[in-house]
Amino acid sequence: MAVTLKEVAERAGVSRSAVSRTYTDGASVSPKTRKKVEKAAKELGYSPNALASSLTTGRTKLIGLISNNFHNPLFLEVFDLFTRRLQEKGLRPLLVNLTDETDPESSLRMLKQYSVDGVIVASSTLSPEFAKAFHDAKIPVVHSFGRFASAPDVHVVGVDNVECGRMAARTLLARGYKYIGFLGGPKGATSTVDRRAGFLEVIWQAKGIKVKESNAAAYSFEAGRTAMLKELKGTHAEAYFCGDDVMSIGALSAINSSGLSAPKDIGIIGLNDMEMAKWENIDLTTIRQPIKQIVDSSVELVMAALEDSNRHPEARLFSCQVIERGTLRPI
Amino acid sequence: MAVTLKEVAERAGVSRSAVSRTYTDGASVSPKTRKKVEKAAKELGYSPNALASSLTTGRTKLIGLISNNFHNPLFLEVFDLFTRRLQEKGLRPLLVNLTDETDPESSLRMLKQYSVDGVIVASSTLSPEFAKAFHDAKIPVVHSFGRFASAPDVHVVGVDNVECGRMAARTLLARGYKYIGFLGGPKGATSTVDRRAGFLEVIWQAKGIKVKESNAAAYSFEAGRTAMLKELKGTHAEAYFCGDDVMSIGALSAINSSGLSAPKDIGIIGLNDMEMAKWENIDLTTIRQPIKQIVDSSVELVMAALEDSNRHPEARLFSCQVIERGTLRPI
DNA sequence: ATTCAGATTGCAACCGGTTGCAAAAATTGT
DNA sequence: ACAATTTTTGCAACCGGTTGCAATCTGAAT
Repeated sequence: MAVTLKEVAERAGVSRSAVSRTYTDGASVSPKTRKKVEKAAKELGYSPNALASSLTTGRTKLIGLISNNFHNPLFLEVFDLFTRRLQEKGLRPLLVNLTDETDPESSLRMLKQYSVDGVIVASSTLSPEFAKAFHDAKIPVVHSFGRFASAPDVHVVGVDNVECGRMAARTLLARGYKYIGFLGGPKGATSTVDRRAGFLEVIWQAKGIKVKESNAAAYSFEAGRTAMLKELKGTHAEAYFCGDDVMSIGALSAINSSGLSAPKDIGIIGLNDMEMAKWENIDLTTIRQPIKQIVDSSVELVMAALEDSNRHPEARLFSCQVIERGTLRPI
Repeated sequence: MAVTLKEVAERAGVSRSAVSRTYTDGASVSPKTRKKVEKAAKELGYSPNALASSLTTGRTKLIGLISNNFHNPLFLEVFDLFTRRLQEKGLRPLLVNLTDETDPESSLRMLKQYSVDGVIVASSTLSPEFAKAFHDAKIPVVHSFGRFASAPDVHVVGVDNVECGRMAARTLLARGYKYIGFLGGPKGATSTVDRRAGFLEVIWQAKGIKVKESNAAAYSFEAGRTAMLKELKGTHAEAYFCGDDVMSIGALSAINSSGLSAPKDIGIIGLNDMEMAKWENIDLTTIRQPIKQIVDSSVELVMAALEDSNRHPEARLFSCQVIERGTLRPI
């Protein structure tokens, strides 16, 4: 069906090796034969079969991009960045949707079958088992948006969620809120756990601050809204640190439909700074995760891990930043 | 590095063919050898190399999933559906981000190099040239969310945008709006052109209705907002059919920040019914595109095209449906 | 026990490339 | 012009599988 090496070789009147070498850089081919080959190739519409070559070179340039975050708009931005970056680097993302998948084995097997060179696990809610499974199978893996650990057993790129929690707390305290709420994401997620830890650490250190906490069932609009509605039924705090932006938007919706408004009646601070956060009708004060840097660094790290497959596991952290908009009262 | 056929064969004390046949269904292997092979395979942790086998079978089960829509939240849903469906069918999506890409050639070449079995072009704004390029290269392709044509030259799955336009117009007329606006997406997009045609067709047929039109620069929040702000500077219509939901949300934001509100001062109807449309703080009346069906049908069609590669190009249309929420006045 | 069809097996060639090696060609120096 | 290098080239084996074919094995029927 497709044009092969051999046909090009015949047409150009050279050996198959000559053709092959024309398309592998660093190989020695005279300008003359290269010309002949390129001419023949063009006439035949030849392009080398990357998969066949991967057989001998052991490199497919395929990167498994795996995630279970297909409902958080932030991840559309993340996918956009990942695909572009990988493409720029000549790598190809093989996308794996892990929603509802609990068994690392089957996805591991699949990615092995396709001999991906490496894997990027992009999720803050995926169990560390997944990344671990790839690591154990000696496939270079980086866990993006994963949990920071001072002695990680796989490469991790992300933010220090504990510090994010602290940052949120300080921001709220600075604005004079005395009764503060932590409206966390799903209890199981490491991101939730860490943010809570940092948040409470700061709050407890402050004097005379009341805290309350609760968790939403997921990092989603509905969950955020539901959780906030429940808060509003009882006595609510003056301001909340919400699990993430999309939850925050849910919470804002709950606030508005209860006839209240932010920041007048309740303050909200989110986390992520996804595109929507700056939409004028949302205007959410939030903590920005530098997703572009995280993505770029993840790609860079996975490439480095490709080179040296027993590179020591490394954690790369990026700092977050409060983005002041309209859902907290001024300082 | 990885365990190969040969090693398993040696360990199991059988020929390489026997091992191979154990993993290709329909092949003849006695239960006894199969047992032996499976035992050896398990002990060695063997899993067949899909890429190597693709060499001889000519099938990679790789499907190019290409899009330029990485900023419209609808497409996160679309990617979710596509990846899941493809996975269910044992196919693997190789994701290609075509944002900023204007030349079909280079992506064509890349997908050829990876010998994808087929390609799904998921976009309503991508020029038909792309799908055409794959078709010409004899790669089965289906254009999802593409333009309907009664004699398409590639497979198309989507909605009849002309009919969507009519539906929007009828909906507005039924609610007694007399001065109606078409706030289209980017002028170049075929979806915009078609929706406009259907919309105006119905409006013109009605008596005593005033129309005005304008276009946003993109199917995006910002573009929708900007376009609506411009409308509000002059004399605006009583209700608008917006290019899509995300534009509608931008328009609503413009309306609110001008101190007006929907549906009291201005009616808005969107298109897509993306998840956000039903968020309580948005509550957008819109026309639902049945994306699940479109996706499933696209996958089914691409698989059929795999079987019979010169299957006659086919257009599959799904009907849309008005989803009544809170941005149009009641009937 | 013999025959025979059907099932199972291994051999060997092939898929589309890459690459070490030795021979051939081109270049350099004298 | 000749030897010593350096570059370029083709051969052939290999990457990890698949598959047509002929040989072998199996079990049922006679």
